[in-house]
Amino acid sequence: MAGDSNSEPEPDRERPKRIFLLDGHSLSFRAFFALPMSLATTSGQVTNAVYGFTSMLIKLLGEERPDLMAVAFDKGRPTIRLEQYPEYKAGRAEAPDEFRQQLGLIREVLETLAIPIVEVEGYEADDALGTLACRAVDRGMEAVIVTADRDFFQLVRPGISVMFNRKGISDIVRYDVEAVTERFGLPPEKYLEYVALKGDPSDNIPGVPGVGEKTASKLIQDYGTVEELLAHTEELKPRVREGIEAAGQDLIRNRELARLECDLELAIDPQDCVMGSWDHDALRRLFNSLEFRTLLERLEDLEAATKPVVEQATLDVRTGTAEEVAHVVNSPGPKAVALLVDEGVKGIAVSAGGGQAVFAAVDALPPQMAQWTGDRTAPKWVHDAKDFQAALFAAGLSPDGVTFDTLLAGYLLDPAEASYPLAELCRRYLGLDILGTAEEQEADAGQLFADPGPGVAREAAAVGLLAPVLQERIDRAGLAPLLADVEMPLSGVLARMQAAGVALDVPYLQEMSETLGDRMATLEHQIYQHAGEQFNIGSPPQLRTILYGKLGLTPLKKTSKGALSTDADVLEKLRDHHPIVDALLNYRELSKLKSTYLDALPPLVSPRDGRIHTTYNQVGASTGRLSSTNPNLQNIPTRGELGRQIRLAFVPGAADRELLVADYSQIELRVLAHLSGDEALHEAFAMQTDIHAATAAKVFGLPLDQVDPELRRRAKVVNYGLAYGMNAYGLASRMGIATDEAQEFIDAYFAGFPKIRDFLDHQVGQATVEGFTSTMLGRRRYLPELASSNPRVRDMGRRMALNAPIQGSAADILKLAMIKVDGALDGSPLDCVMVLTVHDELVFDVADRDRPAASDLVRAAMESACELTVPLKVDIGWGKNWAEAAPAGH
DNA sequence: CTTAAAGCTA
DNA sequence: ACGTAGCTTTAAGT
Repeated sequence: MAGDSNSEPEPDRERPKRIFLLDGHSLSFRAFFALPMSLATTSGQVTNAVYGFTSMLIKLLGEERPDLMAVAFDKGRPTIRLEQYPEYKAGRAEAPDEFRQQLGLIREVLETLAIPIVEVEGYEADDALGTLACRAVDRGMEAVIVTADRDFFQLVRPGISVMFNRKGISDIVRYDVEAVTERFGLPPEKYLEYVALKGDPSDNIPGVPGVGEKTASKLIQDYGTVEELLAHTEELKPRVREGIEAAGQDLIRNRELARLECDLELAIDPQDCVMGSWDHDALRRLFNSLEFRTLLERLEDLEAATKPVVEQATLDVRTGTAEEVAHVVNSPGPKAVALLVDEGVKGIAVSAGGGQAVFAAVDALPPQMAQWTGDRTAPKWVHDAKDFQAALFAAGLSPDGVTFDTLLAGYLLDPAEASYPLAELCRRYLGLDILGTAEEQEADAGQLFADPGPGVAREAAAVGLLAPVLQERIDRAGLAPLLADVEMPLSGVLARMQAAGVALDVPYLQEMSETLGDRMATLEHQIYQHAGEQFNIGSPPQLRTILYGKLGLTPLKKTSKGALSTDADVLEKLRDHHPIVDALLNYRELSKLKSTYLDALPPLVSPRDGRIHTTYNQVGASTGRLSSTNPNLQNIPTRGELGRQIRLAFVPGAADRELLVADYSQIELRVLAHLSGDEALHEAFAMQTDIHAATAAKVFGLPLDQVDPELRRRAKVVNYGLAYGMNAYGLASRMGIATDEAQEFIDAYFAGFPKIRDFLDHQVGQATVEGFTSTMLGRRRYLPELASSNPRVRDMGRRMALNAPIQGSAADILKLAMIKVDGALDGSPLDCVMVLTVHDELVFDVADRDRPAASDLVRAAMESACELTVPLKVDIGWGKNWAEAAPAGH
């Protein structure tokens, strides 16, 4: 075959095997300095180097899928080089104790992962790696050296590349021949000549004074070798010449010191560098003892990804009779189910797994199937449990036994996604395009009206395949209790709340709309008079021209896109400069309230029950909060007289009922106290006093009774702002003070509550290392922003990392409370219906006779929803409308 | 149909 | 370069 260059490549020719050779010492040393020493086990063992090294290793395993691998370590003193040059690596500070302690742990990790370790007495790891790399090429393999040491650039050639860890633990650049040539202006075989001139401070090899990167590269480009350069020093510029001649033969010694040995006697050959199989028990024990939860999870995800998650790549769906669907339903085991809903349940598809599903069109669910949907002991898997249950509620049924929701699982696994279409989840977690491409889906949707059955059946079949895979991921991430005990039960609670709706006084809103309309007409006329012309007040560009062009007012702020802002903040400051401004502010306020609430809400009232039914989105907020749409009932005005008037329209369902409003008092600050363990904040809460006043007293060093309302207001801004990463600049503009004055407040605040700063710093550190933040219930939020090279993006990530655990834990608590209240009401005879949820507040529609009992039940359930180290306090109010029922002080 | 600017909530 | 998390409205450009 040799020489027969015309022959076709053999069809079964294997691609060359790739061996990854890791420089254990340099990588772990780099990790040690890249990660904070606060990364330690609860027993105090510092683990930053182990963590960083292991994290790099796992990333490599996942992204590169090496065929072979070895990790080299130094052993003993580098005798050979010390004989040549006693000063070799002299002056290098002894590695810190905290680092050396971790080397043993790193070996333990490697041994447990069954990755070969290489070391040779008297030589450095570098030489062993060089030898392995050269032999690997001889054996027809490709070698990749992973290191934080520049010396390895000398080895780069066809078949050998270097993955160089520039800084941190994730900034890794790959150098092949081309990349080295590009970077140093020299091919890799000239790298040693270059280093000889430039020196290597880390090995205590001096360079030529006055010769830096650029000159060294240029000289080698011109002369090729150190010897040639020394032979022609007379051609050099005087300053360079002086340095080169003074260095003389030392340059040759320098070069040889940096040269890596490639023919050591090694106990292991590249082809023996196989990765063995893992002892999973040992692995779990080790990673648990190191408290590497996330790394263990990444490792297990990695292993899961290597084997196909499901066998079949296609779905097997068909349309059949209701009897056939009932037959599947009656077989043992959990069922994936999907409904066809079009003003009632018009079809049902069920899958018992295996990618198979059968669909039947129905007028209404037959009794047997209706019974099954409400059978708590019959496990049902769905995509979007709230929607599924809402459809059944609407059909007059009481769904139960919904045990898994692929939508909620997808959300918990990564709550920052914009949406969780089933097809996308299948692609991501099954690696299969089983629901077709976006185009095919669109084509499918076009046929939906003619024959929607196949689409619904495919949904059921896909859920059947996806659910077990997602459950495994959920288990590994420690999210199983959050899914099973919080989000799943909550979906039913929310479905019932949506169905219940809240009563609205429509005639009142319409009357108010007319009143506001009249006032707007007057203001509109005044504005045109002041402007001297008619224009569209609702158009920011037109308003800009009037204010900053025609009327010559001073622009005070720009929008994010650079246009001159006309927002309320700016107008407020311009109020005294022109009478048009006051009219504009008033007009804006009325216009906003009229269009968004007064006019938008009445058409959304259901003709069936006269109530308004929002849709809660359980997967819409990346912190774990709920959101509300169509309409959004979580941003109904509350401030000002007009806000109060709008809330008057939210009423109980009948004359003999009232609204109960129960809200958590300062829940986010209580969560912060709990999570941070700050004693001063605990004390402030234990005193049962006004927390913002107490903060003011603490920060300004005054007795509580000397805190005036202005100091309290400032403390409140600080309380909320700083916890979320507000800086002195932001605080200053918000409080209307100078930036350095704001900085003094910040310093005083953190001095008064020292553990809050520790806690917040720890959140950012944790999120940077692990990639996500966690709430009290283990809800995650991934923050890739923290790894961005863009400082602005990174800073955004930092503020998200500060906020997410606090906002998210408060959301956890409210969700627990909703489930608890719902459960308690379910087992009670009270006529009390949960109708609204607004982040820290629940609203109930209650029969008059049950008012005292409802107060007690709701308060008890909410205050005991979760055990914190500070009390959870609930304020309760009653009223004939939402405004009247608002508890004082909220 | 999407984006920007504005403004409403916790 | 601007506390976090949302949703909806209008105007204006695609």
